[in-house]
Amino acid sequence: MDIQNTAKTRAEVLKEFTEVYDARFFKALSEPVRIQILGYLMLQGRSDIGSITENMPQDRSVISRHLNHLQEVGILCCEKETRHMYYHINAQTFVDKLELFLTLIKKSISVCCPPDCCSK
Amino acid sequence: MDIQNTAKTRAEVLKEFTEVYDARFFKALSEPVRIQILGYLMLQGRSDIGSITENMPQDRSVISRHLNHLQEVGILCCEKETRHMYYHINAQTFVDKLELFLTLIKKSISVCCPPDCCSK
DNA sequence: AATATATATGCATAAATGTGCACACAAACA
DNA sequence: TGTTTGTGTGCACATTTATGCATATATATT
Repeated sequence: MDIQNTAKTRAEVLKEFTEVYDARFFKALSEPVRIQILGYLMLQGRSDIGSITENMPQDRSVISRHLNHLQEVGILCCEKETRHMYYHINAQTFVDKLELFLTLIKKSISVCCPPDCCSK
Repeated sequence: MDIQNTAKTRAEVLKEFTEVYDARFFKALSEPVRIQILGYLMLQGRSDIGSITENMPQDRSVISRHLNHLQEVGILCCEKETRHMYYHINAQTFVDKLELFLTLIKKSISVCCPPDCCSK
């Protein structure tokens, strides 16, 4: 029963992993400019597009699109106030997504990888 | 002292975050084909390039490069055995990197973001 | 030694993505 | 109402990245 169950578990865990996986989420985190924006929001907290752009070499439209991307994948959220668009880190969703991914990775790895496999 | 210390902490945490951040790591995770390869290794465990390629539509050379990318950022490791190159998940490094990133994100967020900021 | 097998790499090409300009739109202000 | 301010979007362009073919290299097999 062991091999059979293990194989089943692997397939099930992989299925869950595949369903949860969102390429755009990691794509959002793979762009240095977007990480700089994230860093700015960590330092300054809730800010509007103009303030963020003042601290970046890129064009306002570029920053606007990056912010939109980060919002679409749940890393930021935004509220329109008068004529300003304020962005801030969506802490709950951001951390939840990372933790879920990490949990599934750990589950998957525990059934497929021997410990101390890469000793060097 | 509170504001002063908080500001200092933010800058320090951000510095650590920036130093640790590796765009190539997240770029590796942002490509669906690489995730499929990762999924295959989760299911099958240690495999050589030929076996992996048999289960993917892409050319052998493409898979080879993806595997190399995943290895360079610490997600996989490889050993040459006879004339086969075997790859497997570098569980320790992979999980460590994700956990470190998550820890730094949590630290940063805790000093910049109000709880329940995105209620919707 | 000649051949077959497994992988790596140079190269060209196609697709995806980042960038900035010009302009549209919407809201505040005079 | 006309003007200023803040942001979104269409477009063209440059860069990056993924892809596959052809070929090189290295190892096993005969």
